[in-house]
Amino acid sequence: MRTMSAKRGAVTLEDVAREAGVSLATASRAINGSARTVRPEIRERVERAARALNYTANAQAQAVARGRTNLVGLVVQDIEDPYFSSIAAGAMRMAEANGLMVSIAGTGRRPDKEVEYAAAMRGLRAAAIVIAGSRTDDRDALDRLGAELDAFERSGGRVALIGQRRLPVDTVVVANRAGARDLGVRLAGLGYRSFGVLAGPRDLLTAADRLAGFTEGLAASDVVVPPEAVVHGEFDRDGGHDAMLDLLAGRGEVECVFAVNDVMAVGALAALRSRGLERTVAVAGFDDITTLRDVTPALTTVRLPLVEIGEAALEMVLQEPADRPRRRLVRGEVVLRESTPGMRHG
Amino acid sequence: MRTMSAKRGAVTLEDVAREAGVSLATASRAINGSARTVRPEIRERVERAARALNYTANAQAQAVARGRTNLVGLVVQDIEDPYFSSIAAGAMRMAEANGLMVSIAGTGRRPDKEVEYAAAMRGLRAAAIVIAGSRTDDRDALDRLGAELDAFERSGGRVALIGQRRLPVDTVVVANRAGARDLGVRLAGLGYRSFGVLAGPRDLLTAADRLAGFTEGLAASDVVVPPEAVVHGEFDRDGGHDAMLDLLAGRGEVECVFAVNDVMAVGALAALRSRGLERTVAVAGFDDITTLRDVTPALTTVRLPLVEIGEAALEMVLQEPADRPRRRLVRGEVVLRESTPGMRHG
DNA sequence: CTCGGTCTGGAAAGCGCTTTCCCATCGATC
DNA sequence: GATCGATGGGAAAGCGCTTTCCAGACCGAG
Repeated sequence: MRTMSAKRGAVTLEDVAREAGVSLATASRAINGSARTVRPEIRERVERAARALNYTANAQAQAVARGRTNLVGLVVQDIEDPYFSSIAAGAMRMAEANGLMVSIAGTGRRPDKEVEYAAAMRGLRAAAIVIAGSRTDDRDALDRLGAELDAFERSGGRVALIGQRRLPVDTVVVANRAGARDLGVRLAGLGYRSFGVLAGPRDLLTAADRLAGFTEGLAASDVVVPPEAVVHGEFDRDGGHDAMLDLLAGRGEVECVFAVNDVMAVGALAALRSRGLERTVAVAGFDDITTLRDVTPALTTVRLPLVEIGEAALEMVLQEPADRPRRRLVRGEVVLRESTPGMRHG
Repeated sequence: MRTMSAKRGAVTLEDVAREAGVSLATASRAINGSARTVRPEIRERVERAARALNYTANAQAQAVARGRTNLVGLVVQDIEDPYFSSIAAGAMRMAEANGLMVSIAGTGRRPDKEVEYAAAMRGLRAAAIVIAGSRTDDRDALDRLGAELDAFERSGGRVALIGQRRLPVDTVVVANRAGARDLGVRLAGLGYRSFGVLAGPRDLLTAADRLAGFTEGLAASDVVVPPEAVVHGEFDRDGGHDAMLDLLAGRGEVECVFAVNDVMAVGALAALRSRGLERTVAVAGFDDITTLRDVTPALTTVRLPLVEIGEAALEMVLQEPADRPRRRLVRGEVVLRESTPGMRHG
């Protein structure tokens, strides 16, 4: 015979209090925790009533009464992209371990969406917001995002970015440039001298950093990538595929191709395969996406600890804000595999 | 000179009302929508004030006042698994198109977590909850989930499941069995007669259905899979890899192996490659994971429209509840590729 | 003019909680 | 035996909104 406050259809704390024969205040203290203690016998009575009525506290009401929530917003570009889903997995794991809920939004690479979603999170009074996404060099969009994040922090929320250090907030900085530089050094060390780069979108900072780092790494061995061997395109599989074909059409004779991420590298491999060149032209990627570790030939790449990056970002927002934005640097590690067997010197 | 209700640090509707020189009620009607109209001139004044103060409505407070939220909970097993991240992408897209926020949780295949999260969603008074995850045959866990979902629906929320029709709620039913049956028929048609199956975990319904369907399909051509050629293991890449090695150790002579999902199939391919058998033993998977479309040899599989499945589930919860649970059947389509070139009859 | 009706703004009553007061009780203290 | 400090229960005041309900203004009809 469960008495429900028929109006809304959900069991409220008042129902529980009535059932247990105590006041609202006592019920609240017994069930949802408080500094104040409650006599064990009464606590037990309340808990039993709650169980009998299958009560669950209205988190919204708690949030509005307490002035804070246990929600953290995570913004990624595309959850289908394994790069982001790994980061999300790390963030979610860390969130769960700390009793937080994660709300995820995908921006589909539209910077405005980031701002929009950050505003929504401010509306939800989220405890924190984590934004994983390559910044573009669109100064306007960046300013708007900065303003919104500022408002978010002023209203008591915590913010962390994943990617590059572009705004004065806590950031997990991914050493794209250094990783790509290392890769360039190693590939030059394998004897390659003629390179192409599938460089991704021009305005994507991550892509630009990787390109820059790579050419630096090669420069250490006096290898230069001629401008016409740098092909821009989309940041995804098809972008890699098409850019590879473009490159082949332009200058057929490169020994090694660097795609600025693994997904593009796989597209490039497919393109090479369609031309029968998969064992002729070496290919390297970036990220070391788990799902792609079994492609053939196994992909040389720069391993990024994506799950840890997600965890690290969440750790940052769990900490009290520092007076100055924190930076946490994450480096990648070059992994040489079959896709770059090295030049037999001739 | 922005006056803020200093206490909480966030701009409230009251601040806006004061700034605009109107009542709280009017401000609410002007900004956050209402059946009632507001004189355009006043509305404009309120909107300007809101903009000046950079006001964002407290969604929690709105939720508690209105008695509903625009939050939908999505439960997946592992967001890193491309199967689930594609479903999530579809669900998120559809949610965004309808002004809903998505909160995602990963269960890591622990059925209890599903219940726990559903309860949390009830606490958040989420508008809906979508659960994507292979049910296990654990009757107890299923009952608990059923009870919780029931409570959730009674409190006014909507529920949809993705997978198999196991509970009396709206469900996007994935035709695992039929898809696997079709695959069996086609593979038998290619001339294979001796099969192995990498069958995944024993208690996972999805895996069991696919196994059952596959053997049915083969049976149509009077091919039987001997029990010792069915190897159980984990549902992931390593599970496929290890199961393949086990199978090879047990009975080396199978012509074709069916792994109950693509990720396992890739693991199996890796295992075969390590034995130099990648062109000797045919391999088929299930799902047609996007990221895996470029593995070599290209994988024969059953294509599942994962993104659409996610969208469909969200569509279901957007509709008014029907008197009887809805079912929406999604079939897979066999895609034959190089990994099953067919037997040259000898 | 007066009367019902339509607009539109404001006061106030919620929504379901938490938390501050207030007060009764009780054992310990002098 | 009066006093004091804990202890723990309840009433009520919020939290930031939405949504009644009420009242004044304005309109055309009679």
